[in-house]
Amino acid sequence: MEDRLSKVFAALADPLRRDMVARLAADDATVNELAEPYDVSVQAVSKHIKVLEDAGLVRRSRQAQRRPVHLEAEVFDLMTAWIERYRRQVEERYRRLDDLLAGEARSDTDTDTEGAAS
Amino acid sequence: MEDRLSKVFAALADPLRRDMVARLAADDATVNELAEPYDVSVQAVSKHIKVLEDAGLVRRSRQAQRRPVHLEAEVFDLMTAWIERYRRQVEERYRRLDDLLAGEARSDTDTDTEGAAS
DNA sequence: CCGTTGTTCAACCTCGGGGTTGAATACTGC
DNA sequence: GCAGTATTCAACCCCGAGGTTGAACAACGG
Repeated sequence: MEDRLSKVFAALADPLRRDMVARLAADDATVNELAEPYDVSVQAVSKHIKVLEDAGLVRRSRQAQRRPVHLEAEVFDLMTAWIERYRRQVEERYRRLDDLLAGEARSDTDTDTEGAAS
Repeated sequence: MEDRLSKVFAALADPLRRDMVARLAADDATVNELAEPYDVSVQAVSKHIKVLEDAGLVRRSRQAQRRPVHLEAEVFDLMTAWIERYRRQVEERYRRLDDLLAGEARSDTDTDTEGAAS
């Protein structure tokens, strides 16, 4: 599992990590703060954060002996790009299928403009 | 791992499965067709498809003895919704931070310009 | 009816993810 | 320097994911 996208998806496949991301979206937090609501050890949470970090979803800064975790927003773009690409492709397929069916139904009247292909 | 979103992310965490999704976005395909380019067994591919199916990403129809796999586009919406939600939240934070800094900058020059640590 | 093709089921193996606990490390504040 | 706090490292356990092979189960096609 070396590629970035795999790491990102894998990181978000865990509900606990998704919850952390949700909380970090609201504000930065330290490991202990993050661990507090859950009934797992702080070490476990630290590992989770490492997973998120390796995926590029968060960054750990350094501030005294604390290591506040900060959500890195850019990665979302990576996912969105991947998802949207195939979503569009599928929608395109549907559109063409519709066109095909429409064309067969009434062999005339050309459907128009698609546009907006990003 | 019961919840939908976890299944979806986990399903897409595998590069092979993502590749299948990519191919399925272009067109439906059977297990054997899907398995052909890879050097894993057909059984393994069948398992992968099951994972995608359990996540609601694909559907298997029935057509003679073949079981064409069809990509289900709606799930993408689920992911996009999740992602966008937190992306927006983070952007909102940045926006408010900018406002705050702009406001404080006017009062005095004690702002300590963090940031720029990339 | 029987062989062929497409697909899944079953048993098995290995490896890594997520959890634990206990010790080490990195800073702070006195 | 030393106690105290925050975090990570290390070693360990357990289980599920992904791979294999071999057999079973459809559904055609002769």
